[in-house]
Amino acid sequence: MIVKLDLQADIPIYTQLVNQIIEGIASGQLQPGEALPSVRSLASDIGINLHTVNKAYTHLKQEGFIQIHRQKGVVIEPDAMPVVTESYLVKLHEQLKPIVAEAICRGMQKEELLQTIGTLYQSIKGL
Amino acid sequence: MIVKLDLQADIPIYTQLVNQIIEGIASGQLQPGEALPSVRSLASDIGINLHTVNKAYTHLKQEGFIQIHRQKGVVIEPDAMPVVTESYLVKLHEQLKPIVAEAICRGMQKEELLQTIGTLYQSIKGL
Amino acid sequence: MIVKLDLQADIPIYTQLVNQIIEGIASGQLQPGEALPSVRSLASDIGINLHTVNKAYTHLKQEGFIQIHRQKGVVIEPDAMPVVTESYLVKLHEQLKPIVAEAICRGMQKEELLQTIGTLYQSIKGL
Amino acid sequence: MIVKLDLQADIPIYTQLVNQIIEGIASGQLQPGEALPSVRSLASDIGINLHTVNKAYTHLKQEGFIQIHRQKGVVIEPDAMPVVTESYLVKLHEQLKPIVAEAICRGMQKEELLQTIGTLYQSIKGL
DNA sequence: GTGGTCTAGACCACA
DNA sequence: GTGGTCTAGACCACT
Repeated sequence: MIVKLDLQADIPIYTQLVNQIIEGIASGQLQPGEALPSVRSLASDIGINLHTVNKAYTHLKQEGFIQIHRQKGVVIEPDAMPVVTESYLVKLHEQLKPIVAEAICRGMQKEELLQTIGTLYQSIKGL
Repeated sequence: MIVKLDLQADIPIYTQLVNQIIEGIASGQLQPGEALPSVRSLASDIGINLHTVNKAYTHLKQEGFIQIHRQKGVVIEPDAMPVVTESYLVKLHEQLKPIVAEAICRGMQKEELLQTIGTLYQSIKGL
Repeated sequence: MIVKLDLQADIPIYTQLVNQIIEGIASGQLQPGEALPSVRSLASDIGINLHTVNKAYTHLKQEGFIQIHRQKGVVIEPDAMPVVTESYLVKLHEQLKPIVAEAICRGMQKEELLQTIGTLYQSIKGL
Repeated sequence: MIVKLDLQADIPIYTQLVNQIIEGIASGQLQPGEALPSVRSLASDIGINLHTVNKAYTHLKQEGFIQIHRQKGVVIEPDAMPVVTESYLVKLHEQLKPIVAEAICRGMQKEELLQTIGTLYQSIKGL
């Protein structure tokens, strides 16, 4: 998988990396059980510090998307991906609320917004 | 309008304030042309720093949601709200992408996600 | 509160710090709502790196024992301490199992063990 | 005896193996004088590295739970199991302290904790 | 002045 | 060779 980072963006690099990997899983480019590069090799590949990669991996582990085997490396969670929990839905609402509110302010119709998101959903999943 | 801030969230306070005001506009609680409290009074009302309110107002002005007049105070943009521009759509995509990707990873179906967002859209607009 | 760390022990420093703070809360030396030292001041006080303190604080935050206010500092969780959940009981069992097993191997009677722990419980709480 | 290892836990594999064997002794599944599998056979049985098993056995020997004879193999200490020494009690206290402290923070009553441990004691011994 | 992030370089336990 | 930990020093956003 190709990782694209914007080192100038105001989004932390480790967050961008987390997002990229989640998108990779969503699109099927990263399959459950598949190995991820070691912190060192990925860090040198994309030209960032190994601690930054480490922070991203640790975050993904805590969220349940990957497993970190102490001395063997990192793999995509092979068994059960995280599911839709109550607390996730709360988080999802909080994330979406300001985005939807701004769309409303800009006069975006409900169908327009839903279609945009539907298209996005397909384009991610369909890779 | 009542402003609710979470001082311990990892979202900057000024961003929360910006979001609250945008939601207020989206819900119709804040009407175009309506006056907003002065920086000082709002700051003391919700118990935060002057600079924080100032930063939020400045941000909203740059986005085109409010007007700031030296002596007359702050009003919701009375004429033309920002609209759906090309650059806005790009930003919208970037914001939504990681959210949608995580929803896919967690096994959320497209219809499920769209319905969640549709409901959210109505609940904001319908206030 | 006085913090005692063993820099030579095989327990990570940040873990020792986490434990010390939890013991401080358990003993009542640290009261809910009370402020903790800033990462920098605590780090220099006990002569360790600020990142190590940061890691300890972040861990305590994730466990729900403290709140980290972005620019204001760190306080003991003022509202609701973490409670006894199902997953906590599982973790507790896993932690205790090898300890109890060794005690059995060494011929420690059940009453002997329980009394030791009961005394320990009191000595922590009674500070 | 069946050995259960969690390769993704943050507890070293050799430590898990040590714990399992101690629990086996505590439960009576492993009797004093009983032979343990050779390093090689155990390693291949549970699919881990030779060195890992070796490290676990060496650790158990140092603690006095097993004897290692060059050609004859490994046996559970037939004569005198380790007993409750002063230094063991110190170690026990250090291990239990953070666990008990967290239980107190979570509002666990003394009786509740003691009963949990009492039950655990029986369940290990009663196997 | 606060915590958040990133970089750089080092040592260690583990396998 | 792997991840885990610690140190050191720097810049930034926020208040």
